[in-house]
Formats: sequence, C-alpha cells, structure tokens
Amino acid sequence: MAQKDTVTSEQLAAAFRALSNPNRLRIYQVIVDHCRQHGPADLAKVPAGCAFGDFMQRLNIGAPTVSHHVRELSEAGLIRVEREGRRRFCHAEPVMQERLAHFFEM
Amino acid sequence: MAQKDTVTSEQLAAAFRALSNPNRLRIYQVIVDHCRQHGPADLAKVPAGCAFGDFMQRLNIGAPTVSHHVRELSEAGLIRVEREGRRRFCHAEPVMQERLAHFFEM
DNA sequence: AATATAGTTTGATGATAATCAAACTATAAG
DNA sequence: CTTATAGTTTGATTATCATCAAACTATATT
Repeated sequence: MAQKDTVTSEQLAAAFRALSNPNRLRIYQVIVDHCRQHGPADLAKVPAGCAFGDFMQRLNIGAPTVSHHVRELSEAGLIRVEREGRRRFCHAEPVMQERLAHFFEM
Repeated sequence: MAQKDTVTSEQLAAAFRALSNPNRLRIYQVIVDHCRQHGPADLAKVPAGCAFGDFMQRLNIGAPTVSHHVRELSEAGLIRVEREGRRRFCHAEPVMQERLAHFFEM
C-alpha cells in the first residue's frame, strides 16, 4: 500500500508538473474548453479546431515549443493526440480529468 | 478579459507547480487528509498532528527542505501556516482547493 | 542563565526545464 | 516530380529547482 501510494504520488506529481508551465497550461485549457463545447471525445469524428497550429497562433510560441508541450501533456496522461492527414488533433483524457477533480474534492 | 485569463493561468500554473514535486505533493496530501479528518480549519483550535517535524519523519527529508516546500505551498495559496509556540501547523486553504476542483470538473 | 526544541536562512551543487533556430520527416496538392 | 504544409528532432542556451550542510533565530523548559 505504501508502494501504491508512492506510485500514485509520482503519477499525480507528473500530471501537475505538466500543468505547471503557463503556456502548457493554456494549451490544456484550450483543449478542455474545446472538448466541453464539442462533447466527449468521439474519435470517429474528430472535430477540427484543436490542431497544433492553433496553439502557435493563440499563444505566440514556436512550433518546436508547441510540439514539446503537447508531448509533455500527452506523456502525463492529460491529453490524447490523434493524427489525421498531416495534422494532429488533441482531446482531453477524461479519466485523468476526473481523477484530478476527485483529488481536490473536499 | 485576455488580461484576466493570463493572470489566472499564471496563478493556476503556480499552484500546479507547487504540487509538481513528489515530496511537496505528499506534504500537501498529508495536510489535506488531516483537514478532512478534523473538519474545516478552525484556527482557534488548531489540531496537533500537522507540524513540520511530522513531514520530516514521514518523508525522510531534512528540515531545510521541509521549510522550503512548506513555503512554496504557502506562497502558491494552497495552504496556510499558523504559529503556535515554537511549532508551525498547516491546514489546507479551502478556497484554492475548491478552485482547483472546479478547474477539472467536466 | 543554560539548554533543548522547532524551524529558518544562506550558499552551494547537481539536475531539470523552457525556448529557439536549424535541419529534418511525412503527408497533401498541383 | 515539385512544392507547400504540419509537425518533429537535435543541439544549444539560459533559467529554475531540489536538496543538503552549516550557521542562525526564536521559543520553551529547567
């Protein structure tokens, strides 16, 4: 159990670390807002509007930085990325979202 | 509004940054668990059991590191620290807790 | 006053992170 | 095939962070 707690703390900390950078947090917020407006992630009909280029324009950061940030969010389990043609679309990972909400519930 | 969003993202990111270190996250978890067991923070009757020394023993880290981590959590608005004699007691800041819970709500 | 207790401050060190420019890969369109 | 588009990888730079040891401050106890 102590081991399980340790692992969980590491995973949780990794998720928080991914959200600890303002630009990366904004990317996540854009993705979450998009998913809230377009319903749960139905990957069969990936909605446009959440591709990487959008983040570049909205946050005024370079493509390599966006690529780096998206990978961090993905590896932390916060988002999932789907390829469609030469573009990549992002959606929030509901499991992690719920897990984090639960962490802060009083 | 763009400015307000920016500020909020910075503040949020600061809170997540404070929770991005496994040891600091564990400290916060100990504090939150303690507050859950002893009811909301009634500072008139600060319950024992959440002083800094406890973190040292439970996490096996030095006093300077605990002091540093507690300050980070405090400055991020996640906890509040109250002095009582020569000891310091911590409790979770419910405003921030609720704010973060809301952030992840779907 | 002397000693013990609880935590802080300072300075140092090794580790990690954010960002960019340049070169690269893969897919689509003409 | 050629060119444009979308994103990746690599390497470098600069900044920030986690941790500790040593010295310090403040409060309590005797």
